[in-house]
Amino acid sequence: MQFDMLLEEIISKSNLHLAYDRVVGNKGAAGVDNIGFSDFSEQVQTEWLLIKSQLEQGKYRPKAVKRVKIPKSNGGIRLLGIPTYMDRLIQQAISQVLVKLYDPDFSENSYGFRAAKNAHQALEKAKEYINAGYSHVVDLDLEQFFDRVNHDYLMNELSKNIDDKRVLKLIHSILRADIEDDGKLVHCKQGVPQGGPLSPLLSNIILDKLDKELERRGHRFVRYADDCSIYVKSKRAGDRVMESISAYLEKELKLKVNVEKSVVTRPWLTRLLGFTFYHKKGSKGITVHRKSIVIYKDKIRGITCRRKPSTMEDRMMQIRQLNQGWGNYFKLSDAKTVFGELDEWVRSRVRLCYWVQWRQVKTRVKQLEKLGVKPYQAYQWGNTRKGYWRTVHSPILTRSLNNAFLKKQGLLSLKEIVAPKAVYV
DNA sequence: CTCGAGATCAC
RNA sequence: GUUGUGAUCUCGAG
Repeated sequence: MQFDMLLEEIISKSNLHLAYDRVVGNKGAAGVDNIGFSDFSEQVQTEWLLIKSQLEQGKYRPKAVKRVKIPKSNGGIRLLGIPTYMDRLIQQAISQVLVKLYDPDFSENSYGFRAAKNAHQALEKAKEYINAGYSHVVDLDLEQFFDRVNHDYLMNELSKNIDDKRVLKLIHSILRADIEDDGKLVHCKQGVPQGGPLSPLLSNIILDKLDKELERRGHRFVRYADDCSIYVKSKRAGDRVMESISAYLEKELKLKVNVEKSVVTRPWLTRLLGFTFYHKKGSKGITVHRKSIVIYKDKIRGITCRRKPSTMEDRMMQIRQLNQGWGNYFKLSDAKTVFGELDEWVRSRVRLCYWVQWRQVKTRVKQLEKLGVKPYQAYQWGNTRKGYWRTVHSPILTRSLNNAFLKKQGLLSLKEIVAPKAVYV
């Protein structure tokens, strides 16, 4: 499986067309040349022939990547390297061809960045291992994996399968592209740019070596990008594996293992792909990690924030949209009780939100006065402004806020999304 | 099946 | 302002 004409396949019309559609379709931010998706077609028309000939002669040099820092959910900072649209097009074109070459040979236990593979399959596999008695887990954490990839090692690996020297040279120049940070150019000596379309594939090409080594040693493991969990039967075996695999990674793959974050523990103490494992009264399963629930609650709090002026319909729409997104995610969980509690929590937030709609409360009060009912308690709550919704018990007001009302507003509950009724067509 | 708009997650 | 790959869902157009 060696291709002499790899470059020709990369810059073939059909391949480039696919790559172009993808890159423009993403509508991502512009690179250092400030050419965004609206200007890109023009740039392609004027410059492509020149760039194509440069590629064919192996003379093309990518532009610098734009350094962007984004906060991570755990408080850290993620460094992105954003190539220009043209470089993204080229990388995407390379990626599409190399995936066909490499992906079929990747390990069964590798689930990240791969077509037709997802986190749920990884979790199912992990559950299988745990149920088979592999009750300890070696959690390997690689230190800033993307930023520390060894160029020489990677190029050496690639040259084993790729014969076309121009392609190798092109990839090497992509790896070495300068980084523009605050207007200053920095040379890149190691790492793959996080944000380049080719980077995920390159990461899998490197870590496939780890997969093959683990398989050779007969380990049960699951890998999702740089997140690798090995399942063993005892703490002692785990310590031994941790020791030898760390040594292998540093010596062979030139990668550093984060000793503080790499541990050997029990499955229910780990966080794998946003989930964790539980075993209560003999029943075992997968459930969403506490952190994820906190994130979801924060999102709901944001929508039902009292300070933010927003109509009820608008909030309902936002919650509905959020719920159908999270519903999918929660579907992967085995735990049933979590949703009920979470759903009731959301509904109470919505009720609270409704109460704070001053106009609506006032008009309701007027309606009630017309009917001859004295909405004493509702009025009092409105004046004090700091009541929990439950402190108000005016029967007429609360009746309109029950579940039927929420349903009429179109707010599907989490439970309904996670376990929808069967629909017969 | 393929594209659009929106959303969620993993890394 | 925030890139990328992969997965998923809702709606819409063919």
